[in-house]
Amino acid sequence: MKDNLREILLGGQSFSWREEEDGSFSAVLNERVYRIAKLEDALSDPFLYDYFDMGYDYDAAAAAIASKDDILRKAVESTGTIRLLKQDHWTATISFILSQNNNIKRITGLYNRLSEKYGHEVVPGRFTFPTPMEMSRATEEDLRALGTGFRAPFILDAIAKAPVLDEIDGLTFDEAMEKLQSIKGIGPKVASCILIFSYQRREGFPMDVWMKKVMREYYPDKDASYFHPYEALSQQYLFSWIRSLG
DNA sequence: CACCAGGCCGTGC
DNA sequence: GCACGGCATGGT
Repeated sequence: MKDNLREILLGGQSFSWREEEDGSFSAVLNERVYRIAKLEDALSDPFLYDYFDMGYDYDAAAAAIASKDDILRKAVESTGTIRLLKQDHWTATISFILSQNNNIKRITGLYNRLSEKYGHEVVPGRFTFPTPMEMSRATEEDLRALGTGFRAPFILDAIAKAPVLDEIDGLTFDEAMEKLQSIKGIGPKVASCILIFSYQRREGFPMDVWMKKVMREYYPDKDASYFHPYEALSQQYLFSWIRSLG
């Protein structure tokens, strides 16, 4: 199965990564720069091993998903290897608040501008994503000047309520969804993305415009529970598949 | 000039 | 409970 690293890192679940001229990918994570050319590179580094969820049996899950129906089989076969990245809670929260009614290119630009303005430089030209404390000096006017637009007050509310992110572990999925949505600018779709891509909650099933199209056209009488216990993984495959169709 | 982008908020019914 | 318009910005 093909590596699919570009889709994993640049496909919309993380905005930390950039593609280098040699085809490898780099990101500032964990207070340093990481560089990776293929998924197996993550096996030899403890931080990346965890970040790329290397302990989970994705092949077995893919086989189970593909055997469920013909649509899922097509989605799995057309997508290649996937991963649910285990990102920092705060970084994921701001990233997906930025993602609403937005596109990947502009989200990445906003992510990088926030990093350069409020994060700190670990090597020349490469900045950390700022912590809640580092962002606490931001005003709504500052954030709008960076291009966050109507999301600026949402970011301020997230800064104020950042401790909520440490109260998610141990909650049921529904409780966690509800708690995240106490932050302004976080609705069902953003909350489920945060739970999947940062808290490893595989019950999440983000319903964006693309997934609504998939459900309407191919699963008109079903909901997320149909895909249990592979809601998040099935969603990733279906999302990747429907987007590749255009 | 429209319309869209991995939606959500506030309002009205 | 559900439907609707508005929302900042940049690209096509």
